[in-house]
Amino acid sequence: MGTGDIALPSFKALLDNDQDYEVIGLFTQPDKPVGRKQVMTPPVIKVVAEEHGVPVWQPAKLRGSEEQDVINGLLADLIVVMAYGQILPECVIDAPGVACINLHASLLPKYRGASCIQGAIDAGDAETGISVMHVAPALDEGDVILQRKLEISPTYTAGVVHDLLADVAAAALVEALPMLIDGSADRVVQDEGFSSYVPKLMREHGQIDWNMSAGGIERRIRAYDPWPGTSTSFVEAKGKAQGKVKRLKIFPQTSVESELSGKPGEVIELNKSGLVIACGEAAIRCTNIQPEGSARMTAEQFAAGGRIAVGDLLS
RNA sequence: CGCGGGAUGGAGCAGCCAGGUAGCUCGUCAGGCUCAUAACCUGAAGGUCGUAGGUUCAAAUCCUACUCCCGUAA
Repeated sequence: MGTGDIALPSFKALLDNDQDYEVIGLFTQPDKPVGRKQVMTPPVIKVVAEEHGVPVWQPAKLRGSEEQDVINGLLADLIVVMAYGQILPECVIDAPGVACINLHASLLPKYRGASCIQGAIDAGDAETGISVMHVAPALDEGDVILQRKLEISPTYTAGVVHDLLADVAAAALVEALPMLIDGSADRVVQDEGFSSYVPKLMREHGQIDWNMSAGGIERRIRAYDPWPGTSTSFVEAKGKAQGKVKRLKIFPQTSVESELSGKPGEVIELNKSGLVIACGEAAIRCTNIQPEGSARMTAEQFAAGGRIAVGDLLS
């Protein structure tokens, strides 16, 4: 069961080991409208499944009796869940003969929940990883079978970590499965004392709070790339839209300027070497930005347009 | 037709509403200043104003259609 792209390598690993494991079905979320034209698009994992002749189900919910009959009717030995997008009802957890396991992109018990990768980067952790665990009715609280770590370099964005962890997950899964089947797998109860929970991110979480420290903002920009992204607002100084408030996205490749400071949100430098904005503590130099309605550009290009000036206050 | 923004020298933007000389900040090139410079000064090159029609004495500007780009709708 999976929907997100992070589950792809793991799914492919199962397909590639077809002498050991027979993939008898894929559960994934229904196709969704996507893009400017709202074209109905299937999850990539569904396309892969169909290419391999794996039956696919896309129920809007799992709790219905029909869906449960399907799941029970498969007589699966094992259910592997990753980035599926729905909470599993207890009857699904109990359906497989051997186990129902989940791959979670954090070192549990830290960062239970939806934005686990972002949580680790935002917090400035030096490492994160993949936890292979038994599924429990409470979200991400099941017993851990094994964990594999990944170092977070200070330049990594969530997108980079996501892709790396996807491969780590596949390796961890292949490692864990034989142990589960022969009964030698560990089963470690999570230490509640160290647990933390990260909520699902919403777009508005990407709004930068300039009262945060420059270091915290720098990490958040990396943590929220590529989604939901980070942005601030500026007042347009040029053209028809003069005086209007517009969004300004800020992309990674920022750096902390500990020597500089000012009123939080104040533009204290704008030239070819970047857009420097004062934070609650120190300042941050941004080099890659995108004004609302325009294409992504460098700070140098944005400076040339004269749409904001030193001294302007961003919010 | 989901909503909205946009297309103007190499880059980013003004100019359009109240049609009449192609503008600004950069970049590039040349020269100057300087011990020197990414700094400063002077000068130069470089534009079918997205495409196709229409209105007009005259269209970047007004009207119509089309193409392409971007944001947004987790």
